[in-house]
Amino acid sequence: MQKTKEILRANNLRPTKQRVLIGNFLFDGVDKHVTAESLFKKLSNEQRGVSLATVYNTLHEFCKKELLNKITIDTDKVYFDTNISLHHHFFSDKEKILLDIKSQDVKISSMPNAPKGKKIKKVELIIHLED
Amino acid sequence: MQKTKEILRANNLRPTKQRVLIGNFLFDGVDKHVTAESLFKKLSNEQRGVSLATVYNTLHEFCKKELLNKITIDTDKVYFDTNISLHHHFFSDKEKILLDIKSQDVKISSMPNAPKGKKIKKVELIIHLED
DNA sequence: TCTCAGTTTAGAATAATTCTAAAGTATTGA
DNA sequence: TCAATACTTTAGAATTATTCTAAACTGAGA
Repeated sequence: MQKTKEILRANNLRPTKQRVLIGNFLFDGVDKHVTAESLFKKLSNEQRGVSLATVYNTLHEFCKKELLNKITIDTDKVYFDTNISLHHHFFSDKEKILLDIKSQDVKISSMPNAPKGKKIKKVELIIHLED
Repeated sequence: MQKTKEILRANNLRPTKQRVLIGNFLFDGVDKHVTAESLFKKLSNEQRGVSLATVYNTLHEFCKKELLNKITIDTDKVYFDTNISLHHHFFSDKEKILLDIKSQDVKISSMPNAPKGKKIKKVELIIHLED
């Protein structure tokens, strides 16, 4: 898995052991939603773990480089989505589970203008679920 | 302002001093976005304050009775919206300011079905702003 | 007025996240 | 190859919104 190192280099991030380990998991081609805690636990199973602080640092760096999508949907935890293409989410408030919505399943046909002096950075549609 | 007491009674909430004080501010007819902290500070200026714990309790009770709309948009703080009609929001991530979007300014013309066994509870559209 | 379930409260507890500062490591230029 | 240096990692402390706890208080009905 050389790919992670290339991604890191391309983004001016030194390919440290920890970043490569995290990147290999996150960028394996399978879309995932992780939290700092879930990722930390996942990696603790590996022989050489990564500290929680580094998990936080790395997730934030990856976000800054737009390798991850930060989803603030729940006040308890921040979720990070490896699917960085335009799409929306279901969220089960009870189970606290995020599900992707395929972009073609949502069509927003009318949108307001941004308030004066501001630009639209991101449009986030969240469909909250219950049983 | 007898109205608050009526609202409280209609919702099986005892009209205590604290709830009336909070209700008088929140339900004065002007749409507002508050946080527990902002409401707490606001009320501290009144002669007889309300404890922070009561602010939290009351906001949650009002939410449960659907007198307020809870908005989880920011991991730092929960916002409560006195506008409980269907509408969406702008959010300035930097300034952490919420702005209402008039419901007629957004049209969602296509929506996915809820996953099996789930129902759609709430659809939340958040437009993140930057300068 | 008396009683009691419902309410308020101060302060402790919780938990995700950020901070700090010291030790470790990748990279560069010689 | 090696030293110098800037970037990283880390443990543990700090921070902070929120929840919890248990004791005191109060509104409403009898």
